[in-house]
Amino acid sequence: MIASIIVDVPAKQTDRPFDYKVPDHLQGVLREGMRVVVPFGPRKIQGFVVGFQEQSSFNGLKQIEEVLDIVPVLNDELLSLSKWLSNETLCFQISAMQAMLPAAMKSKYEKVFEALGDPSRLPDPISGLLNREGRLTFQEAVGKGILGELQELVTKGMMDLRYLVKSKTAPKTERFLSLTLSIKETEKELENLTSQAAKQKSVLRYVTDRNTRVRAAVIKQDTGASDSTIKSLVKKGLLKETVQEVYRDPFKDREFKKTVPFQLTDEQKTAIEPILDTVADYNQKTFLLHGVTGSGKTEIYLQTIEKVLSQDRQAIMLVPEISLTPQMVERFKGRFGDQVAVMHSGLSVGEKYDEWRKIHRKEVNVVVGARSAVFAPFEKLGVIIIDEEHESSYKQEDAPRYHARDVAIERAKRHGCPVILGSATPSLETYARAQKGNYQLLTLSKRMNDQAMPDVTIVDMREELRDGNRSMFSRELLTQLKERLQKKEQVVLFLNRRGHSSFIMCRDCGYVMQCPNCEVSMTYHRKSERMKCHYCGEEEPVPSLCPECRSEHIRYFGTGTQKVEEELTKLLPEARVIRMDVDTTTKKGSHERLLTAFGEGKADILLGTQMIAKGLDFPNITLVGVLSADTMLHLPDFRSAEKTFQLLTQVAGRAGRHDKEGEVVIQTYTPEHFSIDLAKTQQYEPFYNHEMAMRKLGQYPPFYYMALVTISHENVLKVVSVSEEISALLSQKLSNQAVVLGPVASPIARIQNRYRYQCLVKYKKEEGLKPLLKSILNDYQSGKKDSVLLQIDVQPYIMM
DNA sequence: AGCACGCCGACT
DNA sequence: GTCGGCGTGCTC
Repeated sequence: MIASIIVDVPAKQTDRPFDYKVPDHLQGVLREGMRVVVPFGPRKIQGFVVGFQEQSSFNGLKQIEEVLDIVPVLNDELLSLSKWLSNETLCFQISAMQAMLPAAMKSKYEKVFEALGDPSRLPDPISGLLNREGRLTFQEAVGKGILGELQELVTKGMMDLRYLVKSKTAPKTERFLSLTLSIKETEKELENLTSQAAKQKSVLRYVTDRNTRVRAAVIKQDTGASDSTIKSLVKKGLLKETVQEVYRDPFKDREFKKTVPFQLTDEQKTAIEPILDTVADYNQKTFLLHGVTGSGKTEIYLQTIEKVLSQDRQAIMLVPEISLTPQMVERFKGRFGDQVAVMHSGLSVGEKYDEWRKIHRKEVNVVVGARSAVFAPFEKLGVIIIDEEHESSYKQEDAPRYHARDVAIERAKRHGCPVILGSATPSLETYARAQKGNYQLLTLSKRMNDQAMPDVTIVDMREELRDGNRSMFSRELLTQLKERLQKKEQVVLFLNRRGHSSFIMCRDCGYVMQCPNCEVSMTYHRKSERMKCHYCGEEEPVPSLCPECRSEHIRYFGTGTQKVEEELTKLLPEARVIRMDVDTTTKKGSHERLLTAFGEGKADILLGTQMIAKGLDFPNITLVGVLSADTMLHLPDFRSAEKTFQLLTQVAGRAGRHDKEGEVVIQTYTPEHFSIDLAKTQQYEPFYNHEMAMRKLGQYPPFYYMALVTISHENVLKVVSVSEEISALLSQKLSNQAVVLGPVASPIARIQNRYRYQCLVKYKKEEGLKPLLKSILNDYQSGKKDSVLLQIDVQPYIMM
């Protein structure tokens, strides 16, 4: 029996199955989708079984070394999906497979020297360096400078150089202790213990009182006993130690209030009906649930999932970044309890692994998670829901460069189930497809409980400046702020600081510090008082004098939220402010803690960046302020208007979600721009029509599809010449409907000393594009020393 | 991706 | 003459 294996080497030359003999003891056990360890050249690596044959055309087959799973980690559907994904996004199949599994399952490799036979007979300096298993890592040997000696021992046959495959995370286990004897007998033993063994007595007493298995950690905590105390009791045969696998449950100590389905409004009923029909009929259909903020989309999700569960099927619910919305988790856990697994970036590697295992072992039927949860290994999917469908975080920016929406629809086809895309401000691509009838449009136009949409005021900051107000708060916003403080209502202040970039600039000559390796300005890090490059990690001290003109007038720009906070305390000393940005939310759980504090009314003002735009739902928020709506608008990105409109609408939706009316103040330097002007009424349709006209003019999506080819190399001339060749090839081989732009220098022209150029293809229907791109990858990225590096992103989100 | 093999320049 | 630099090709 011969197995085809996809090996864990993401390279062009190894992107195909390799054949291995299946050893006798694995015959009948080994199945497709299991991970194995195989010898590959001189080393051992991980691989995935993708098929079986009786014969192989290859002579000199090696044997599979070891199997890593008892149950396949990729089922048939996911295996074929990985093939599809690698075709679709032009990535290696192994990369697609790795993307489907939690990071903990990716193997780590280690090279070690191992003693053969008795380690103590090795010469002196060596034997002392070996660990308990008689091993010493290669790296350590290099560090100690004893590589030569070890090599000699290997040739003498006293040691061996081995390649180890290590799984990063094992299931977590815990020690439990229980009585070995009956309670009566134990009581007797208790009396026999001498007074010296006071600790032992109290431990034994503790376990006897409970008469069940007790966690060792709990005993230690409650009785103050140490490990040695417990050890001796086990030694005496009075206690029995058992080890059991446990889950690292991030929500272990949390109680979730049970919620019940709401009575749907008529509008909601109309919307959910076709979805439920599709579920019942095992159809694949994609719905766009277009509902204004606060219109009750979530309840539709919940009731759809309920229907799916009643059919004994499973549900995937994707959210942009779940740690941002503990409230969302709460709603799902509250409705479906233990049936829910949660996967998001806030979890540790081990926690993610455990959540994945719950799905894999069929212990849960619902997963709520970020992008990668779209690969949850469910076998009978009944629905896939993508909330806030327009969010850019659904697109993965490194290989495999997939969009969760595309994967969701592909999986739904295989399972015969609906996909629901939900948004108040759908992406233009999605809305256009709904207009064309490719997706079925479902609209929720009313807020639940008939709350009014918040009242939006646009403030022209140029006028403020003209009138002598140089502060970052307009008079309007300040008045409103004071009013809320008086009424004891809450305020959300939103600062759309772009990313976390704060840079320094010389006020005399305009010098901005650049990274020496990359064509980007360096970022000022307040904590370490250093300048850092976010692309290559280069670090430098903050200059005290301008390196160009020796001026002392160096100014810090964009310190953002921190600066606002300072000014707030000056202007409104009585206000209690919670600041939420990358600096205050790095610690695990801090995000949730801050939000909870705000929800409990421990602060008057919540000040934050992007991260507070979503999901906040507190009844006492009656004012939302956007300090500067423009920052995003001027980015070199054809989606900038769309993103601005989405963000403003999103943020505005935070106000007045309950019985109190909400107001929104948006400060801007370009009030005339349509994306800001239309955010005032928060009407999607006019925005959509206007923006579509712009896209048509610029030949952008959704009128055209795009593919972005980025070419990089240390030598500029080489990059330019190869880029030109590729560009020429593209325009020559593609139909004359396709538009080939470039080559031009990438917006980030250099990263890690590699120059970057790009070609952009815009096309409508181009059957030959994928094969052509594949052949370009083949021809230009030879893997040889001096070859360029190619990155191809089909339907890119970020054009850099 | 590693790793070994193999072909050319600087040294004992 | 050999040591070791890195470019080339292979891994079932």
